[in-house]
Amino acid sequence: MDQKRKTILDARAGVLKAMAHPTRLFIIEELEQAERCVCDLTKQIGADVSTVSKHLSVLKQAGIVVDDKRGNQVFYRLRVPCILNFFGCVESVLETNARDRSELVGADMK
Amino acid sequence: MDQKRKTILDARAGVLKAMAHPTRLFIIEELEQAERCVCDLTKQIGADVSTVSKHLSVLKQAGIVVDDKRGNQVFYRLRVPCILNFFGCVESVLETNARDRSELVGADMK
DNA sequence: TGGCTATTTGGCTATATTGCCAAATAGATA
DNA sequence: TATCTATTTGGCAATATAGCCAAATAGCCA
Repeated sequence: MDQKRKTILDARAGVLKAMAHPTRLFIIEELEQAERCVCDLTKQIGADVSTVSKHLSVLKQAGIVVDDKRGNQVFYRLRVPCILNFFGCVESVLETNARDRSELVGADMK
Repeated sequence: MDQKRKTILDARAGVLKAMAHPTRLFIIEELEQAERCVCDLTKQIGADVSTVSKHLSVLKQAGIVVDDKRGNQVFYRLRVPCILNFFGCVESVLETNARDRSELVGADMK
């Protein structure tokens, strides 16, 4: 694995890592609908505000969201519109997982 | 966030988490070309075999790859063909990151 | 200014991940 | 069987992540 390829893969892994948490996926889906302030997301998620704020900063750090302070609230929105299409393939992994599991029901264990 | 949605997001996050490591992304890209045995991947990656084996087991656990033992070698291949299209959006995040950074060069710091 | 709301940051603990080595396992073959 | 190669597993240390509380910061408004 040469250095150039390593750099590219590190960068990609960084984006995936930022997305790889259920709360952050929730935030991404919510922001696909519309921008949201931290307080609204916090209510929906039901965790401590500081926890939600830290998840948002992970997403921001990765370049997935941007923030916009208006008054004493901070609104977040997706920076890249495609981010949710992105899940077609994740879903197909999950569907394949489910299918394979169901095929095992009643089947001989090898 | 209701329980059903939580379950879905946990599952998706699991797949993303499995992908979110440079070595595992490397493996995924290699397997897009063709199946590979652990020994070949290990040579390319340049880490300990046990490390590579553990990365492969993470991918397998997540349903991203399947293995096939033939003789005393184990060959891995992608289970879901779309897995690499998947990166169009990751790339656009990274390109946007790069563009935004370059716009800052020489710009006033706010 | 003082008090209120919204948000971020620091600090802590608990838990998870990574990567190495050593040992175990499995197949091939002399 | 003994030995070789390929792979996985167990165990460990270093590092990273998650989530809470408390404190700091920032804007609004009386």
